[in-house]
Amino acid sequence: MQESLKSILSEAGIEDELIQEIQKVGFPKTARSGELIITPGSTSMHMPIVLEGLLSVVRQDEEANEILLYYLEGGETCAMSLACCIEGKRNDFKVTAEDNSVLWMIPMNYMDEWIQNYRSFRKYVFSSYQTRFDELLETIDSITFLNLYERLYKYLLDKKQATKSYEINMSHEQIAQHLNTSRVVVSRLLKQLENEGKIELERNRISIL
Amino acid sequence: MQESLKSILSEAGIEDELIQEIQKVGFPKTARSGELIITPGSTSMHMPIVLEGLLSVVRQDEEANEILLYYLEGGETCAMSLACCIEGKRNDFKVTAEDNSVLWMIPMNYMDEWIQNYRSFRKYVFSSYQTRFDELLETIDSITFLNLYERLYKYLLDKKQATKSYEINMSHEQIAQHLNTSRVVVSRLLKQLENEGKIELERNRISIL
DNA sequence: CACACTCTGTAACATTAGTTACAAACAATG
DNA sequence: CATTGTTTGTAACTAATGTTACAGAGTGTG
Repeated sequence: MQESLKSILSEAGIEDELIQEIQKVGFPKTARSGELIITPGSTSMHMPIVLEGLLSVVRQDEEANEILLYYLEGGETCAMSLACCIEGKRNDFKVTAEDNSVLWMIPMNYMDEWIQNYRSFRKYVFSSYQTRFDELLETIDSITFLNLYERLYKYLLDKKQATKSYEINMSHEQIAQHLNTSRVVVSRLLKQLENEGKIELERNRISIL
Repeated sequence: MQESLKSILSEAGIEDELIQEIQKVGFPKTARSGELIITPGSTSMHMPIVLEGLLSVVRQDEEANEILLYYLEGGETCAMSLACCIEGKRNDFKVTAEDNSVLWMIPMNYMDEWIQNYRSFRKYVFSSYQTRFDELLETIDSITFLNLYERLYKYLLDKKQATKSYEINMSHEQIAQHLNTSRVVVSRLLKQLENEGKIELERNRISIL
């Protein structure tokens, strides 16, 4: 675990000195596939770095309708929690482990100091902000400019990308929630995708061809 | 103009020393209502601070469909252009003056130094990032969880808020573009809002009641 | 294997949003 | 004030998405 943390940070250009500090003050956290990691309304005091696995970040409204914003894959971090913490704001997200996952949690109070002292860490944090921002934009693009058929297909391809697997183990109901639509609609469109030879359907599994 | 810049920055907690530097290395830029300030594909080397007026930030797809992401009001800045610049990325936005506006343009190359040396500037930049991010989330919420009738009404109220005026001087066509729908649909729903006593319609003008 | 539960397929229908077409009102200009 | 271009209103229609209802297939458990 320490190894994977080290290689992720060093890949990001962080110097050994800071890596050691991150190892010292942080701690690991594991989550089983399906486990809820952050609930809306909570306030977290840590910035998580994903060492292994896959997290989904989902937005919810008052009536518990949902939409998937983006995934956090191995090696990625979510600097967004920074501001959420600095400004004492509440979390507006639901973060779920889509897979058995390992995180490295860094207490927030070191952030400002590191941002000040390490150019590499500044870059790391800003780059994380920017990546999240770009992903939100892509989500907006999908919702706005694609119809549901296209969005669904893109969803499957993105999931394939994120899990590096051609097999998606989800029920239609779960997919419908990520897209904020109904199960019936998803089933209908999935069947269409199958008829067009783009996917293959089984119970709790979709294979991308 | 220098006065308004100074009061904005000092309001944001920036110390006099840095304010003076910002005044020294930046320069003003004016834009008439309707003027295009940033086009998709361009690369800007400046971070703009809005001194007066109102900017709209719009997302476009390949077929020139559009959707309004958020407004930049007087006193606000767009630190997003930071990363856009650091990473040499292209701009994916269209920024338009919704009103006669005055901006203060700061060359990017000072950013890193200021972020390193001034805690206040760090806060300012991060807070800008966070505000933009929150606004994107609100946009996603609207698109995802509201129907067009509700979105349109919210659009009008937001515009009222941004311009601090109960009169909106836009054609139905312009509104339709911001919402990525068609003029006919907007006219239909506006008429409905009028019938329900929420607004009053005239040519090129909507009054919010 | 009997039972309960979850998941998927499909039909029929309702609602929302998008499109096409056209007429009338309004504004600007020579 | 005649002409042209823009804006708005409205009807009629199409397409996309959402809803309800139900049946059958698959899975897990005692």
